[in-house]
Amino acid sequence: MAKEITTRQEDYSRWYTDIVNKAELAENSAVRGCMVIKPYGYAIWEFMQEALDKMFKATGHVNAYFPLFIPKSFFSKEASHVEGFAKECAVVTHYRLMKNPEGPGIVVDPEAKLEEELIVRPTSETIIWDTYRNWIKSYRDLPILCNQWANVVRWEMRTRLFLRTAEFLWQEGHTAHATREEAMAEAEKMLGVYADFAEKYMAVPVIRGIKSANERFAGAVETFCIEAMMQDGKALQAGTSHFLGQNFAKAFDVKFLNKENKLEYVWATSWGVSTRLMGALIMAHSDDNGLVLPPKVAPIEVVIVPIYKTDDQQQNVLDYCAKMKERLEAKGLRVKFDDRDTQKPGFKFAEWEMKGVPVRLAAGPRDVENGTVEIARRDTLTKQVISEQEMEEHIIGLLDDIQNSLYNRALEYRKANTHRVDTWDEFKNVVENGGFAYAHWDGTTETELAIKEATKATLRCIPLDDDLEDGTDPFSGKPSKRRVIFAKAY
RNA sequence: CGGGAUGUAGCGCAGCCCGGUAGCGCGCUUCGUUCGGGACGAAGAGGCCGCAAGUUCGAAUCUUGUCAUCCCGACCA
Repeated sequence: MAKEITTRQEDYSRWYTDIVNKAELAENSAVRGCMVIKPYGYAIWEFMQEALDKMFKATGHVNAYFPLFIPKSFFSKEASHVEGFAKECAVVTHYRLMKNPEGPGIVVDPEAKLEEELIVRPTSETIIWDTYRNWIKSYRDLPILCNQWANVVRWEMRTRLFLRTAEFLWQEGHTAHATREEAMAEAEKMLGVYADFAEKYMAVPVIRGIKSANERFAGAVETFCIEAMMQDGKALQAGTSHFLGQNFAKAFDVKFLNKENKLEYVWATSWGVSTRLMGALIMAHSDDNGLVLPPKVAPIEVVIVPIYKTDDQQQNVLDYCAKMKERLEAKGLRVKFDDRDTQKPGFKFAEWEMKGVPVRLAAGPRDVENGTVEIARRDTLTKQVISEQEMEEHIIGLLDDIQNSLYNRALEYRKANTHRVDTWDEFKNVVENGGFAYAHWDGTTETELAIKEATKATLRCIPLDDDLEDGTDPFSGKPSKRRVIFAKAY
């Protein structure tokens, strides 16, 4: 069996690729930059979707669906928005193919040229705001709180499975409000939802923050984000929530009559998380043996592997395991009974470990005789033998414990690799070795860009729940009122 | 788009300099022995050597062209 995974130490990025491949999460497709999400990977995404969708609905949002194609002219309506996306758009120019008149194969029918090109959405603000114009006339029509689950296309030069692909799946919330305050509160609320989701479900601790003007979303007035630290000390932007001001309302002429009977532009937000979260999940917890999943997003929480030699043993052991499965399912657990007779136990152990199943049960003739079962946890790779009578209780406690300890482990790691730095040498050192540099910043884009040029580190965010503190920017020497986070990022 | 490289079995690669019936590892199939941490042995199946033209009695190998992909830069959720 040559199923070795490259170690993190050896080559972190090959380790990541190995995990994605060997845990059968996704693979590259025949289309450059686009991935095939395989059933096991998609199942994890479905769990994330389901949890997020519930949270959106609990905060008053509803789902809708807008077109994949956006007329080119829509894009030019919001100036900074076009600029931000123009360089990475897929464009539809024709609508028909024909037999090649000069040889074999098929060619684009030159007669079938579209009058106006269509852009495959890189994000949906424009088409949605064009639609909202018709929906909004009065303050009574507000707020509109819509979300859509969709795929989008951004023609990236260099792609990596889940982290950056030309096509990706995501959700995008687009809300319309009567006042600035309400829209701002919405943007902040959704950032909170994302942070809760990342921490409670994915067990990934995040820093809530604001993006600098330079890193802000194209068309936004303020961009809020959650930033996570991966095991190589690099930052991963896990979600963003934008306060769009009246930019899109003005661009698409969306006005409403307020209570004073005055025409006013609508206030907007948009917010999204994507399949990139899968990348965060993988990189935050996994080890050199494969994927490690937090129970709350694991498609399989418990896998049962039977062990036997003879036919007699096989029957007894399979019956024994089937009963355990039933009992666990009765408790609402997601259980896989791996009764394949085509693979051996050792192979199965390795395979489920690779796929990150949190808890594994193994039972053989010895256990049938003694009324016991071997229980192994994926996060610590430890195992023990327990009495099958106390199995349910034990496993439920264990799953909880795994969820918590994964979060704590990730949090400890982030703390250990976040450093307050006050001098330029310290700054370079931290950023170079992988980690968050918690440093003063003079607030200028000029300094931010110069630091990026010098170290490849970007300003990840200005942390939200942070006290102000006077200091000096280690790069420019100018005064600063607060610390921000610089790091290399994905 | 600048710099570098690679296209040979499902995957990973050797063969190419020095032309002569296409090879290895993994995976796959069958049989036997195994089965409490990725089993072992034996026998099999699987190829337009990226594509096209040229040189030659003969091309995976030499020449020219072409297409595609990957890596390093610039750009990015």
